[in-house]
Amino acid sequence: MLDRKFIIENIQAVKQNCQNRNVNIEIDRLVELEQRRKKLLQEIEVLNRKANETAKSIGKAEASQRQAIIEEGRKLRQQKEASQKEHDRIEAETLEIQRVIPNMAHKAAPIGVDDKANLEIARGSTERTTFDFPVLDHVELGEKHDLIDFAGGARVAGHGFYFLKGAGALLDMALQHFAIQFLSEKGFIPTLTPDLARTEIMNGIGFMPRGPETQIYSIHETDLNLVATSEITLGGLHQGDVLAAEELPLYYCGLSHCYRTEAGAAGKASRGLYRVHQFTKIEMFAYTLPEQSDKTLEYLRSLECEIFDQLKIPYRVVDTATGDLGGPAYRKYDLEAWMPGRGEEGEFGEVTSTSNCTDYQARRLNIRYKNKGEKGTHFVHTLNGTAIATSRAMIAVLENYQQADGSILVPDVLQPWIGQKKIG
RNA sequence: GGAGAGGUGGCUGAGUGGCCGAAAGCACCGGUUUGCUAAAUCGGCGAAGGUGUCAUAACCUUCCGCAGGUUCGAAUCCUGUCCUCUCCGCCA
Repeated sequence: MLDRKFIIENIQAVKQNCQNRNVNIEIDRLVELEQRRKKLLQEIEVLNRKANETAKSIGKAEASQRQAIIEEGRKLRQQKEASQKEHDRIEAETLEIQRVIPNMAHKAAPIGVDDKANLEIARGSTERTTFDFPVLDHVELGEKHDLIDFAGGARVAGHGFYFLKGAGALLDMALQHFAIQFLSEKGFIPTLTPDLARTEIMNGIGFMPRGPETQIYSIHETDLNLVATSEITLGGLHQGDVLAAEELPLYYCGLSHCYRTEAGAAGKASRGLYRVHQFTKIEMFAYTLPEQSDKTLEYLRSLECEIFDQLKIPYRVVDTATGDLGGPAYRKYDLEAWMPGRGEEGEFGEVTSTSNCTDYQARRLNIRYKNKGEKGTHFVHTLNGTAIATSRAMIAVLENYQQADGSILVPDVLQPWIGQKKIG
């Protein structure tokens, strides 16, 4: 959520930003409403003050006078209520508009209406593998070595679910271990988070569980929803808190299962593990001071690169275009790993995503910080980034590490967790 | 899941309709005094948002888990909700 004052003072910039992000929002309406609201608020405060004074005087007044003063107080309250009601109505409408305005985008973010405008800015240190044999995709590899059982998953929970078996299960957990150890050595706090969260928290992070076209599974007759990422729980962790400036930046590394309905994704249906309803993800989440967040985004990206460099998986880094940014993001980088079995002759596929959400989420969740000895508080900045989403990372590992004899080598850094050098 | 108790300022804790933004103690800050790893004594001391000022000052609003309601007036009464504790049940 953008600051209202900021919107009013930067109408043109906000409008331009909406256009760049390919969303249509009635900024003018918001401005007009806010002006009316402010005027009403002043009226209300005057009436309220008078009513308070009147109420206070009753206790001290003589019995004979009381009835008249009570009458006076009642009248003032009624007047106030009328104005208040109008104010609240305007406030609600304003907030509705304000909440859907996306975050401002970073000046350097490529401008464009969709992902076609995304800009490749770097490559990983691992060269793209060349194969002198017909490559299999991860579905075929999984079947060959009995690693992934999609039919079983469908039988139990429907399309989009799967069982990981044998070395497939071990590989998934090895990826988790690897990412958690990597990050905890960097000072991130390893965290196991709830897999469910209240609607209020989901909204604060920028997911709309009960809205149309939601990606979120909700639990019937409760206020709980299955999380789509531990970004939700790690961001919700400090809802309403006032953090001390000196404890920032605060780095968490969260492990959760992630559940996504993928509603409306039918057209983009992908084979195998690429787009599934449940996967496991190690997520980085940072709370920072405003002046730290630009640098922190680069830091999170560098960690993602390091992880995939250590896994020796070829990838490219993409600077996300304005139209492809999620609402809360100010700037976003994706890592796209080379997936040799994807498409006709291999394609890059998104494996991580890191965003600087500046104070957009913090404002919704009311997460602030305080400088020691200073009065007042400020909103923190929040950032998130994928360390490893196991399903997609697994695609990259299986497909890049396949050998001519049909076996699959295990990346060096994962071997300690799996206890074998190759699969099959 | 059932029954009960409770959520008050940095902490402990009093407060059942107006004199309560809230006693008292601890902690903290400042003064005095005696002196030496502290005691006595006096004074000060909640937060957020806003108006205002060069800056102070001053002022306003809101806040006793959270959200509503009753009332001229709510920490106090009512409803809902979240959380904590105790007992019972169930259980990895």
